[in-house]
Amino acid sequence: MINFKEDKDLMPLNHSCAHVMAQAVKHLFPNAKFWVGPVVEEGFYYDIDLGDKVISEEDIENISKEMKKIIKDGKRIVRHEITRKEALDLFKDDPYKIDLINNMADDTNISCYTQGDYTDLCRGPHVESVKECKYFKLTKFSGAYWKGDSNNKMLQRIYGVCFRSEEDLNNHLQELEDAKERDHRKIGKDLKIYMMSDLVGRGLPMYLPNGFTLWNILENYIRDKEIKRGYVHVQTPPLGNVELYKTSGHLEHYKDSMFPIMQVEDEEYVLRPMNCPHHMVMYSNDLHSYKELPIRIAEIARDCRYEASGSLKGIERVRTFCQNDCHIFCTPEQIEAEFKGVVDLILEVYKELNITDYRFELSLRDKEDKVKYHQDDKMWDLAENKLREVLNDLKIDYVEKIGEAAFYGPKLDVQIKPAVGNEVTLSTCQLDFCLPAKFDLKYIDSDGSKKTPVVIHRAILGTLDRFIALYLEMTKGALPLWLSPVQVNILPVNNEYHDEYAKEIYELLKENDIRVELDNRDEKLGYRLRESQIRKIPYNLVIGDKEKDNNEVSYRMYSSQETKTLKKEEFVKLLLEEIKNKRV
RNA sequence: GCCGACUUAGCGUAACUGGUAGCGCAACUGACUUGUAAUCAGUAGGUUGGGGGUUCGACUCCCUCAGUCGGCACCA
Repeated sequence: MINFKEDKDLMPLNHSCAHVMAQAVKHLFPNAKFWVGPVVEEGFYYDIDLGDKVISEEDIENISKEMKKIIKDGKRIVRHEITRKEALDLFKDDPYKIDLINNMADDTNISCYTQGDYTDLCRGPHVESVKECKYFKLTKFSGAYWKGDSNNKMLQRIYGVCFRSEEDLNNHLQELEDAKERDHRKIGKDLKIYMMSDLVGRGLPMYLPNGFTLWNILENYIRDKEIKRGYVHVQTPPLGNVELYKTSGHLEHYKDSMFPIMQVEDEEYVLRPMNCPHHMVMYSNDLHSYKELPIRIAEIARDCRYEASGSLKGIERVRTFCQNDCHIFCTPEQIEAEFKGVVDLILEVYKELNITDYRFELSLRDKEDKVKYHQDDKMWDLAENKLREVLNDLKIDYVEKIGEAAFYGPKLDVQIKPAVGNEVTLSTCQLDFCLPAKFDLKYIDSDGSKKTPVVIHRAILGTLDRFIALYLEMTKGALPLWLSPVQVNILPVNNEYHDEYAKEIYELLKENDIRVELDNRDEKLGYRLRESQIRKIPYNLVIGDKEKDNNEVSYRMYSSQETKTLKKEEFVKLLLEEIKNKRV
């Protein structure tokens, strides 16, 4: 998928197209006031104040038509630099532009671009002429808060894309269509992975047999891996006394994201939005020596968060989910090794699952911000530097995000782009200097003194829910053999003659813990095979005379046209080998 | 939560400016007995998301609630 912002040619082209769109809007709605019209990854947009007017589908068509007129007219786009005073005068009727000008640094060269009867405050760059914007499409429109602040007025935002040729434009629009086919909400429905019900409640997914099979395999996979690395797994309740969250500070900080407090007899409970407090309490169940650290308390843990209704999305963003969570309690000296271990685990899992399209973000504090962040410069510097060092040692590409850290410490996130919509966090690893102190956690150091451990919060598969969503999209629902809910489908050619042998194969595979189905329905082979392909079952066995007589199976793999034949024992061996190797 | 669009059978969809719902797949029944992506015929399935209103008459217009989708905001 093209990144318009990064593309040297398409960036100015789309920027100019945004101006053409603004010009068209100005022609149709003379009272329109304009905020900003930048190029973003997915194309361009413009935020416009149309007073009480709300953009409709019909308006979009009319704006498109007007844009075509402007483009046909073919005016040149001319740059001129002006003084601040001239700028303020030129845009005196547009409070949004005045706001922009007033917020510019004193030494800014203020520039404008003019095309025919339209002039916009803009730093550029632009293409030579509006003629070049011929192949465009207005893709979507919606409300958008001024300056991205929900307390501000909602402006009208129109998105579009612009290309050099009709072919490029059509290809891009086709890609957007294809992405919808890959959307986990569609795949999840088609392959019967999960369901939602109004009666149960929004954002509360229910995993169907196929989905729960996948879920269980993933859960076992990651748990086994963690145990091998010295994690201990526990189970704690999905709710807790309100005092727990008062102690942790969550009730104060995150109340808006929590389901409301429940009164039970004379106590108050809340559904937990995260598991840290439970694990903190569990740590304090024992007195710990420095010799025991690090202690890695892990849990596939259910959480409930009151997510805003508008943010829910399939199983990617839900109101209850299971985190692949762990809290590592360690000494400050161990941060580096533990952090490295987590990154290493992330990379190992991604490699095995063939996850390739992701990026690392290292979120650091904004040193100027004395309010948001926990104040302990020494600790922050130590931690931030160590995280950086580890990433550099491992030769990992990452971007630093200043001011994006949690208030309690820096973090590393792995960001992934879903089929549709904004980038989301898959894995995360966060240092925490605050919570251990709030729970008064201690360990006895080598000199006999009591010290407070550091905590690392980390999640590799993030939440199982979101992971399944993203993984379905990456694989288009064609899961690797070891993760497929149904691994083998057996299709006897003729039920009367071949059913017995087919059942024999079925039992053989069952004995070897292969997830197998026998489709001996009274339907044509082609019909059953078609359905099997649509269900994306990895192996289809066709069992007829030839196979029966020779103790063989003929198989065809999903998305392959080729048929191969093997002795049945050989086939079992092949499957077990492929499952063991987690081959994708 | 905010702005907008949408909601017709299990799924996918049709019904011009209002004249009491069609189709395909799936399901069920029967026939066919099949060698690598759809055999044929028949049957059943709907208070058109819920509620209210306008009208002689509402899938269609209005109000309201719920949900879905596209953005915005949020995302420890």
